[in-house]
Amino acid sequence: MSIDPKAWQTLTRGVVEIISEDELKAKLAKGKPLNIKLGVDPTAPDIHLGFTVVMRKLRQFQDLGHRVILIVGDYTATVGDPSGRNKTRPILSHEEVLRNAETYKQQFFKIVDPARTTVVYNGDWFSKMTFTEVTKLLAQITVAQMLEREDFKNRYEAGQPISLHEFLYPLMQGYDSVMIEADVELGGTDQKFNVLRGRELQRAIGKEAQVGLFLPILLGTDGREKMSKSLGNTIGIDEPPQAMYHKLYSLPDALVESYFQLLTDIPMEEVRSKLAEVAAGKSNPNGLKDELARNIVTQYHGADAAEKAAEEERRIHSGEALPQDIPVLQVKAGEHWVPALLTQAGIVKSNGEGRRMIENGGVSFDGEKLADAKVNVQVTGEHILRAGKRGFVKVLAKS
RNA sequence: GGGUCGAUGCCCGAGUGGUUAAUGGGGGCGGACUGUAAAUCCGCUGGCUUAGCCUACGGUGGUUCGAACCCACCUCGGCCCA
Repeated sequence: MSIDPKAWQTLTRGVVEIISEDELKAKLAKGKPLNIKLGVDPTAPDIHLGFTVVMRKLRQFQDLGHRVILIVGDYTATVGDPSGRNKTRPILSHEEVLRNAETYKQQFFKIVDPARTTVVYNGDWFSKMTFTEVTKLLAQITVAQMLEREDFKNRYEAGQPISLHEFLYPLMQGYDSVMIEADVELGGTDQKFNVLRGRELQRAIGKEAQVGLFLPILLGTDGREKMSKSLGNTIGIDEPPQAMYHKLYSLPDALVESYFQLLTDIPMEEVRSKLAEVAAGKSNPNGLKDELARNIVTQYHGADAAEKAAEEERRIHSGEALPQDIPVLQVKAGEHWVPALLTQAGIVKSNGEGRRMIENGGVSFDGEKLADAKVNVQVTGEHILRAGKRGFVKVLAKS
């Protein structure tokens, strides 16, 4: 059986590396549903667009008739994946992991089809392993091989601690592949080392090795580092449409192409020709970013929400007009110290920060810029307090 | 177990008895500019209605008029030796 070229194009869209391509073709050519593996450690409950790159790929496999096996790493999460890390991850309790796993699944199935997915917990096998079996597993790899790994090497050379249990992680992930008989394992490029361990372990027991399919690491909104919660450069899939739209719309220019490629199904020829127009100075990148933002917001919130978010964005940036749905802060009529109002509204974390913001000229009350942090304002009816670009609050006098 | 070095604000990193809430960089935030951005420039970046007070330099005690800085013990980490 030959492989449909269109299907192949879909499956390889955005893919950085396949180990190996021939093996994948051979597996696909069997014409049988393949086991597509994704392992997750629900260390943080919120899924952001960075994770969706891989999830979208899973979905594409599903749409071609394959089945997804989601491994919830309830055991591995207690070890902590050292991939790309420069320090030891904090170890989570088992209960925390299970709790996170629930919210995780909920979000996961916004993209992946639950009907074609099997969810398993790797604690099912790891909790039953004997020490002898663990030792055997450890015998599969040498210290030198471990230290060859980029992130371990860096940490080791930088004099950063590496706990021994972190060496266990790649082997555990590989063992997962053995247990579920994975045909293909998906992951970011940072997963290469771990995925390759799966191939070795499968071969070691005489089974067909899984194929590793690697996707790029999505950069975060700062345009510099990978999207990650700890760097605060994420776009969460549960974020309100407005926030999502805004972040995508103000994306650094350099990221636009990769976001289209990894997060949408829009044909790349189309995207590239538009990018060429922008590069030639024939059009403004706003249009493209608007299209990107609408497309992605639509995926998670629907077309209406996307339309509204786009309008809202325009309203705010066109100048005078205010956004709809400004949070309301009710206070007693009379004199109020602005920094305290800002703190109460949750726009700033402390009165001191609010004071500074005023001194920096970032705060206005009813459209009038405040110059002095000491002066109070009179609240008589309804007022608009604005701090910074996006901090709006409607101050309402309590009657 | 022995030796040795180290732990400073969101991060990195200066400071080694007295205007030190603590140089500098990164990041973040605000302002100008702009295409929403980027780049650039300016300002801010512990808390408190602030000429002042409080909290802070791994922890606990101590020395001293006075400590991030000196001493003791403890905790954690790197390296070398076993």
